[in-house]
Amino acid sequence: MAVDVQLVLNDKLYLRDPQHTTLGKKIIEHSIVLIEKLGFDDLTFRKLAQHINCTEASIYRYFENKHLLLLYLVSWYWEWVNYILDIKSQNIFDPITKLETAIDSIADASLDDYTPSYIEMKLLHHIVITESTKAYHTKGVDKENQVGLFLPYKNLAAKLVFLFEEISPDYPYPRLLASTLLDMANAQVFYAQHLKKLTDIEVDGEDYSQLKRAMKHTAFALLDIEEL
Amino acid sequence: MAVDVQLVLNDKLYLRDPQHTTLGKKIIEHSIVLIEKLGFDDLTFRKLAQHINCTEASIYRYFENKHLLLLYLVSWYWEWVNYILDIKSQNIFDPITKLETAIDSIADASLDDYTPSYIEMKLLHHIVITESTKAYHTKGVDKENQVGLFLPYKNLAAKLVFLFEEISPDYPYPRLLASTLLDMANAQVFYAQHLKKLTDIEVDGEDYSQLKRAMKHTAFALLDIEEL
DNA sequence: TTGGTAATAGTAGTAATGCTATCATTTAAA
DNA sequence: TTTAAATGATAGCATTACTACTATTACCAA
Repeated sequence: MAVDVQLVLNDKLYLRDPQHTTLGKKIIEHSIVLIEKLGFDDLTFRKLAQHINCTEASIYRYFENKHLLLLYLVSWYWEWVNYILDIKSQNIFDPITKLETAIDSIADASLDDYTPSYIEMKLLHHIVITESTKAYHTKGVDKENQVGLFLPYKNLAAKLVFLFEEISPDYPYPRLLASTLLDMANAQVFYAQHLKKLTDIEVDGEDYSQLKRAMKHTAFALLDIEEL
Repeated sequence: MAVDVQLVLNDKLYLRDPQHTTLGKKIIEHSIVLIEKLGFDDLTFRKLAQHINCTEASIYRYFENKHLLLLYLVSWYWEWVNYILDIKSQNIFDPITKLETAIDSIADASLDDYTPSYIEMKLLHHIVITESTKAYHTKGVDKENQVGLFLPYKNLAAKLVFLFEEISPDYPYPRLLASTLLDMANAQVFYAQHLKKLTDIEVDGEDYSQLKRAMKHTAFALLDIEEL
C-alpha cells in the first residue's frame, strides 16, 4: 500500500493547503482532468465545482484564482521532477553520467509511479507542456518571482548549471543552456504533437526516447563533449 | 515621405482588413500600446474602444475576438522579420555569413525603421516576447495551423533550416535547432528582464548584442563550425 | 459526551467580460 | 450625386470572476 508523497510547495500559492484535505485533493485531481479536457483558458471555477460536486466558494477557499491554481500545478510538476532527479542521481558520481540521468529524468518524470494517487501524472505533464508558459507570462511575474513562486523551475535549472560547470568550466552560457534545455523538453513535444514542421523528433505515446537523444546531443555538443 | 509597407497576412486572421482603413490602423496601433500597458490578459475590447474613442462593436467588425487580434499582431511581427531578413540577405552568398545575418535580423528586426507609422515596433517586439506563446497554446492550434495561421513563424524557421542544411548537411536536428533558436530569441530576453537566474545574457535597452552572440555561439557549436 | 473549531455547503448578489443585434448616421467610391 | 460601405449609438444578454453571509457538518479535545 503506497503512501502519498507530499511535496512542500510555497504557501503563497494557496489560501488553504489542498494536500491537507479531501476536498483539496479532489480539486487538484479534477482540475488536472478538466484543464486537460477544456484547456486552461476555458476552465472556470464554476465548471470545476460542478464537475466535483462542490460549490464555487469552496474552491475559492483554496485558491485565490485560476492563475494561482495553474501555478500550483506547474510548481508541483517541477518539484516532482526535482525529487525524481535527486533520487535517480544518488550514487552517480561521474558528472557526464549524471547529466544523462538528469536529462532522462526531465524527459520522463511523468512515467514514474511513486506519484500520489490523486495526481494523474501523464495528464499533468501534458498540461505543463501546453499551458505552463501562461503561468509566468503575466503582469505579475516580478512580484511572484520575488516571493519565490518560480523556485521549483529555477532550482532545477540551477542543478543543470552546476553539472555544466563541473563538466565544462569554460562554457560561457550555462544558465542559457539550462533554461533552453528545459524549455526544449516541453516545446519540442508540443511541436511534435501540433506543429510538426518545427521539430525533427517524434513522440509516440509515452516514448520520449527521441527527445532525450536530441537533448543529450544538444547538451554534449554545446559543452564540447564526445558523443557516447 | 515614407510610404507604409503593407504586409500580406492570412485573411483568416480578421473579418475586415485593418490595413485598409483608418480605424483599422488605429485599432492595431492602440492595441499594441494597450497590451504593452495592461498585458494581454487584462486587455478587453471595451477598454480598447474607450482608448481610441470608438465603439466596441466597431472593433468586433475587424476581429472576431482578442485571441485573433493577438495572432494578427504576432503574425505581423514574424512576417516583418521575414521581410527584413530577405532584404538583408540579398547579395550575400556565403551560407555562414547568411546565417549570421539571419540571426542579426531575428534579434533586432524591431530596430529597423521602415516600419509603418502606426506600428510601434519596439512595443510590438516586447509583446511578442511576453505574450506570443499564448497565441498558439490553445485548444484551437490544430485548426488554426491547418488554415495557415502560423505560416509566418514556420516560414522563418524553414529559412533557417535551409541554411543549416546547406552549412552542415549531416546535422541531425535542423528543425529543432531552428525552432529552438527562434524561441531562444524571445525567451532569453524575457529571462534577462524578469528571471535573471535563467540566462547569462543582459539586454540593455535596445542592445541585443549579447543575445546575438549567444545565438551564434549556439548555432555554430551545434552545426560544428569554427567560431569566427 | 459535549463543546468548539475547522471545513464545507448553500445561497445570493455584483461588477465586469465577451459578445450580438438593431438602427441611425457618416464617409468615401463609382 | 448616388449608393454602398463603414461607423456610431444604444441596448441587451449570458457568462465569468469573484465576495459576502449564513447554515450545517465533521472532527478533535476536554
